[in-house]
Amino acid sequence: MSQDLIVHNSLKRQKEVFTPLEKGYVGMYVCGPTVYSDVHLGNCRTFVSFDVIYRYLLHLGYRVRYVRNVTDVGHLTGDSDDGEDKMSKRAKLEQLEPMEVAQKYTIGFHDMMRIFNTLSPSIEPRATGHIPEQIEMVQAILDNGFAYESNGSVYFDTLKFAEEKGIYGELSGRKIDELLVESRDDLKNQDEKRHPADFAIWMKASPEHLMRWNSPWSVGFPGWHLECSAMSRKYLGEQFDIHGGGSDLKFPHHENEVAQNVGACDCTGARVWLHTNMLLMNGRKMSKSDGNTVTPDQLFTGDSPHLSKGYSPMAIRFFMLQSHYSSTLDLTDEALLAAEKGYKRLLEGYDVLGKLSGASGADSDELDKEINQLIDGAFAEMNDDFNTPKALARLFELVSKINSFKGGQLSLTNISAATLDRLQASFRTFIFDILGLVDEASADTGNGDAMESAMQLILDIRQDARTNKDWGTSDKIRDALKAAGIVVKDGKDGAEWSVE
RNA sequence: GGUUGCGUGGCCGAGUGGCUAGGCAAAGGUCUGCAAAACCUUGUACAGCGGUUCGAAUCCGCUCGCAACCUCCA
Repeated sequence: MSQDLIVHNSLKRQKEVFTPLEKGYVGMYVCGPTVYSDVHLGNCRTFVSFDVIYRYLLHLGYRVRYVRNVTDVGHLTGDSDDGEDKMSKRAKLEQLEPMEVAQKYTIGFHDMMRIFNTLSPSIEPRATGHIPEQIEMVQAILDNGFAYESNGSVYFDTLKFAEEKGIYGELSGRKIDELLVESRDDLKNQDEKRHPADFAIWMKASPEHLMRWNSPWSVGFPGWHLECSAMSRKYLGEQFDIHGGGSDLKFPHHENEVAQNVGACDCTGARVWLHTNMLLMNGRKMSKSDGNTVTPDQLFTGDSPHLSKGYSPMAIRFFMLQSHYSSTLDLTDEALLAAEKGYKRLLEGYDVLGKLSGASGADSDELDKEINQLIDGAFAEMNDDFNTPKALARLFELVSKINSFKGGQLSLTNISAATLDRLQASFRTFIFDILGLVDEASADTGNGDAMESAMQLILDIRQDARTNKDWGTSDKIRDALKAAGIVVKDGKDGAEWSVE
């Protein structure tokens, strides 16, 4: 397998070797959330996917500047561009300042990202904090002749841009003449626009509009694709390595972003585009209107007709990692149950591995080679477009080996000390650094030492009972612990316990 | 309606022109006082119908189903 990092570039619809513009450095921009309501579970999947991508780039030794924006202005509610700004509409309903709403949901979003153990981006720019940059960009696009002013609003001249640059539709696979045909019915309410495919880059604010800024054209607010163009350019440059986001953003958001970049500075922005796929539930799209949806919190508590119980954040993160980021993922209660068990098996395997010692074999041994190949394989799978499900498959094969060492089916005398060291180090790196999982079971026990000694005492008493063939006492202890959520596991070398 | 993608064993989910994905569940076995855990073994899955090929689940066509986008959306 290749040592190069291969990525699927959705701009070209094929895999390619990833080569950063500047050796050793990676600039990555990911479209962040719009903070006018609680985080959607699908958002979480996207950001967990990019978290793993970020972590893996770091693992490879790149210095990564990871920029993920917070959209707190600019999205319109209506079908036409004279609808209200989403932020202000919600603000009126709740009698709050728009920025108060943004703040509330930004904090909620950050909390959720922390719960899923995602690393913070290097920069998390807000659209409202970059109004001057956006105004400058509008001006540049106007100066270059790819936009026009109409009643104080400024629209991107998609038709002209498409004709002169010939790249409009490249990312999303759309053809400009198809856009013409499609939009023919929508010509009503489009009086300010010359063409339905044109889109606002600056909107004149209606009198009741709360969020507004001065500009050369009107008191208004920036168009809804502009922030990402302006902020990615500001923090990552006119050309940068990776731009990511959900596949639902491909068109028009990302397509228009590219158009704005080229229109402003004749620079295309990102060289590689990564798109993550949608999270489904019970095979259908999540939809609030027909009740086919769960919130992250419902997932944790189990308070939903779709769930038999609650699931821990790490079980859910593991569930997400078991599919490829570019595939749709079907969330079902049964699948979560399976993922939860798999997650536990993986981490218990890691625990067992940490306690192994005494490897004394030769590295020429077949088993030694097999283990090294599995480790190499796991990393190779990550190199192939961040294939976490395949990497996990290799890790599970290693878990079987690890458990076999413990159970005596395999012997540590058949692998070298160096290989055992490597196995332990690789597992740690993979599970915690790359996949970003957390060992919830050991974290839960809290004051570990006290619990550990108490449990040791109980297990000693039980062992005495067993030695005396006092099965009644032995089973009573086991059953009582089980009822308390502690599982006793009898092994070759005495009993062990774990929190269920 | 248009564009794009998907449809894999009981469930989730990788992958691929001929060689075991993996997890969960199920069955049998080993171990155990009994269980649990662990280990071993077991599933001729690739939506349907045609075609290309020595050989296709993997390539092509059609049909059906699902999803995304075309309107804010991760």
